[in-house]
Amino acid sequence: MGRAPCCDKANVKRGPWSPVEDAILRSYMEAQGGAAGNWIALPKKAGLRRCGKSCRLRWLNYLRPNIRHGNFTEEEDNIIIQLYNQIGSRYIHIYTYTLLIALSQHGDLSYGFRWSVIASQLSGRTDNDVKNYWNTKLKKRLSLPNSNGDTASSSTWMIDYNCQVFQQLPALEARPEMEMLSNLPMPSIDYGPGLMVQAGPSPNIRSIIDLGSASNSWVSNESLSINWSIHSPYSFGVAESSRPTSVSCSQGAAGGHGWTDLGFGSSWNNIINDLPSNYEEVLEISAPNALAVASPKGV
DNA sequence: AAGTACCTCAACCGCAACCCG
DNA sequence: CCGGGTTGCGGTTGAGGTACT
Repeated sequence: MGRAPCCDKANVKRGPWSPVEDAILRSYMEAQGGAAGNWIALPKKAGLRRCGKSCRLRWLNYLRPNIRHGNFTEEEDNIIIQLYNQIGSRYIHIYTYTLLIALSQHGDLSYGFRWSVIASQLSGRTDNDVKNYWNTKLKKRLSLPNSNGDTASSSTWMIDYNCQVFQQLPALEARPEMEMLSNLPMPSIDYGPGLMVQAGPSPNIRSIIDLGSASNSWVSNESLSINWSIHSPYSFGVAESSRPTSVSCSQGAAGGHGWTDLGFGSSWNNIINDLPSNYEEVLEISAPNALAVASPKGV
């Protein structure tokens, strides 16, 4: 026996709401003091040929008092961006490999992104509005990596354990989306030598991916070793016992910046080249007091 | 002016959590 | 505790609008 339908789909109206329907629903809800009670039973009581879920959505996202639509302010933009970075998305899509990182530090990975949490911080905004605004406007402005890949891009991204994107190569400063990145909140950031940005001490960097070639993929300005673990159902064509699980480096001067390539290199690339397109996995990297820089291929 | 591509966002879908008898 | 009904919410769709050719 399957799930019981929430309504008789054959006998309910669908699609855009008419002004008359809006008026009926608004009138009913106001008479009830704004509390619907049972949404499933509401359409019959109110005299609407609509699914209860549709009524709920229409009320919460459109008819409810004090709802604001469109014209997000710069302050709201900043709040959304900041909360997005703090809360994190279930998956972060990065560049050409469609490599998806699940952020384990945010709790139950079975949840999706919490737009409602962000919307609750913005007066009169609905989660649907915030979600749409992010997906259609802010995401493009920030030009965050996506699953479609960005092979033309040659930026360098640093991502800390909160998955905030901090910096990029100065050669690309002219790009508008890169300017936006510099507006992201950057607490506890010390600017390092040369052209890179150094993160403050991070107890545990949970990130990222070797996106680059063997020579410039990961860099650090200090001696450190990085260990990681992969818990994966996929074999990547590499036996688990043969997969690299750590790299180390000493302080160096690669690229003239005092940064040393950690040299994830070819063994790591062999793994990610075999990743399935829907790869969803937790990759944990711990690197005390470390900085991680990921570059897309070709930089 | 017409055709096409792209964008926006209201609405729908499906799933999981929650509620309650 | 169990199970069915209800609610809440993120992901997705597609109609309508706009921009571009």
